[in-house]
Amino acid sequence: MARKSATGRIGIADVALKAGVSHATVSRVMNGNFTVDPEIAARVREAAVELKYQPNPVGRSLALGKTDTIGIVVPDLANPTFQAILRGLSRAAAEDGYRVLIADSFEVPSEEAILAGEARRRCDGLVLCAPRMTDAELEEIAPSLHPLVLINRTTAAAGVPSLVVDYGQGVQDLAEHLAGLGHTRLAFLAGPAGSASNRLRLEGLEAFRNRHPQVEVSMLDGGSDFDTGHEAVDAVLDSGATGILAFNDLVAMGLMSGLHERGVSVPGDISITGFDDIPFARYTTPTLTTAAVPISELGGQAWHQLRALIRKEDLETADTRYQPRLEIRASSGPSPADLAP
Amino acid sequence: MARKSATGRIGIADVALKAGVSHATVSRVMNGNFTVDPEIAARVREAAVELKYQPNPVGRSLALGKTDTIGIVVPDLANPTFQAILRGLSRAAAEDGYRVLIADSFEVPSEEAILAGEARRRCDGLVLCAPRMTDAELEEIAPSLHPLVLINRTTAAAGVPSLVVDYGQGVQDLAEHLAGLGHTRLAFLAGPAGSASNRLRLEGLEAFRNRHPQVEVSMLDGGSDFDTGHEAVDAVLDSGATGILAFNDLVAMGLMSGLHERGVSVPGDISITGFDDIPFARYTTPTLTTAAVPISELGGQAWHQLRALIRKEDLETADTRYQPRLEIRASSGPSPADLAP
DNA sequence: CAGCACTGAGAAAGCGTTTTCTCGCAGCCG
DNA sequence: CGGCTGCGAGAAAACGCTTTCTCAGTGCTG
Repeated sequence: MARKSATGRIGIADVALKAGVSHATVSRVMNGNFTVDPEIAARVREAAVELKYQPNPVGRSLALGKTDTIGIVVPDLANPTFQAILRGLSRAAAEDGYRVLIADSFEVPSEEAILAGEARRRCDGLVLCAPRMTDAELEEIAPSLHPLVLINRTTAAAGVPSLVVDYGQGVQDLAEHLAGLGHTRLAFLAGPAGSASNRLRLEGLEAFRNRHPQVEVSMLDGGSDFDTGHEAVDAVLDSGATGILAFNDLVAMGLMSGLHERGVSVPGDISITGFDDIPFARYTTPTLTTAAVPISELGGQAWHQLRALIRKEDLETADTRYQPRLEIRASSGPSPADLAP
Repeated sequence: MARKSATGRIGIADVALKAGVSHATVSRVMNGNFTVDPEIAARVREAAVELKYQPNPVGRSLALGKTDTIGIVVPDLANPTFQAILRGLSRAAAEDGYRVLIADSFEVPSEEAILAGEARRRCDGLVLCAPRMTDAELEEIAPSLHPLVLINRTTAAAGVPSLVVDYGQGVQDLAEHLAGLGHTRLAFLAGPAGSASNRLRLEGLEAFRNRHPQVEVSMLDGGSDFDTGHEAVDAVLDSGATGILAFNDLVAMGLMSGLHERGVSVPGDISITGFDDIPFARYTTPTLTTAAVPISELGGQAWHQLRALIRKEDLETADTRYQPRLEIRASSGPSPADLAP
């Protein structure tokens, strides 16, 4: 009876009718505007409760020009790193009453710009997570995406805060750790070719090489998941390296599993390090030496930066750089060469 | 110059102005309505491209009464199971041009109904993932959430498809496997008390007990994460059981790690099984015997059910039941009692 | 007691689309 | 040659809400 609206859902008009007031008054009451007679307000509230009225957020969004929603674009939702960022972002945003819309580009760089644009138009702001697109493209679309926060990527475009993990420093710390254990032949199991974080690691290793010319560091092709590590067993054994820097924890775990199948002892014969310190890293056998990045904190920080932009708070846009913390566990040990004689 | 709109963004009006036509015509062109003179259509399209016009989805949603977005409510985004479901759902929905909005209830049952309602109003449909709320509450709010799909939960409310994993059968299969290896003293490391999937496992074990009265099955308190398993080491050793059914793979991994620290051999002294077959399960040492749940397929199926409801396709609402598949790996072996003599 | 400020609520104008309604105009048939 | 059909495009309504504008009514002050 009260439902007259075309959509079948009860709207503000139904409440107004029942309470015998105008739409405007109902809106005022629902938004806690105090220029309403308490008695009328009570009548409106009663009608609202009775009809189980819930304001339509789409109408609200249109009128207010905001959606209370933010978007996040990730290259691959299956990656624990991005899952953790998403989790941190979602939690932090929820505390401020914001929801998050996700867009997975499935590692297809050409999709990113489109997804980002679509997501942005539905949201009040956007987080672009480790985008795979080119610098030029990123810089070009960045202005149209504002408010925008970047994770693990920087851009020359103005007003775009970046949160980046210092993978270069982290990989150097790991390499130093292995060198300190006497390893003189290291190998790096590289990540996805286009990845900016892989580039940072390579730069870090270059710096390490310059500092330690006596240590040999060979490069092996890889990827970012279990299987990559598992399939790299032969390449690793062929390399003759005794210390392996895996692109991340997943690759390290795949590699350890493969070496175990071959009867190679870790860290007896070969030492392995990961990167990220995903929760699983402390439960592998042996437990995994890695570089810990405060990853879900990153998600939270991303929200805080984005919130500042949305509120136009002019928080300084200085890029934030996260230092990984060396997490020494059981997968790394003295070089067998040191023990042999 | 072309931008007259209050929001600063260019709208349909700007395009209309530039092309010298009305809003209506622009809308018709943008939506591929062919009752427009090709020449005018071309002019409009040109103007749209020149102004980089992109229709505002909020206005569109209001007019069309749909958002091309679905929501998912999960109890804990940190749980790999829900991450996998989210991934499957997101991928499947994206193929049909839908986005997904996430809501994390952080295991607070009282939040679920509110989150679900809010999410639902912003979306065209909702997936409720293993809700922790009571049956009564679920049944009460279900109608207001339609189109709704449940995962790992059922309800008496009409028109709500359910996708449930048969945890009872899975745990029985695992128990049978251990019994077949000669184990006569088993222990179940239980999950969260309120969890429906834990209840199903308990029912399954009850059936198993009835079938195998000679096998002792003790119950140990637990949870659903690594730490739970790690902390359960003492309880497990005290129980004297030689076959441990962990609530899930995470718990199993925590337990294996703890036993390893104590020098207990797996499966030499104690056999362990997990549940879920998360990707990590095949990379632990020893690799984990578990019951595989086609979890991201579940997410995809959830979308297909939801899509049918949204399109009012009257796909039969018969609940779908997924049978876990026993995945025998290296963490389970013959009972030490069988070998001793 | 007249005029004024002030309060509170309705009317109406957005917000940016889509879609129905309406109408001018050209073409066609009788 | 007049009326009817049909096509194409503009005007306007609708979607559901917020907010400004407007105005009636009250109470206060000079």
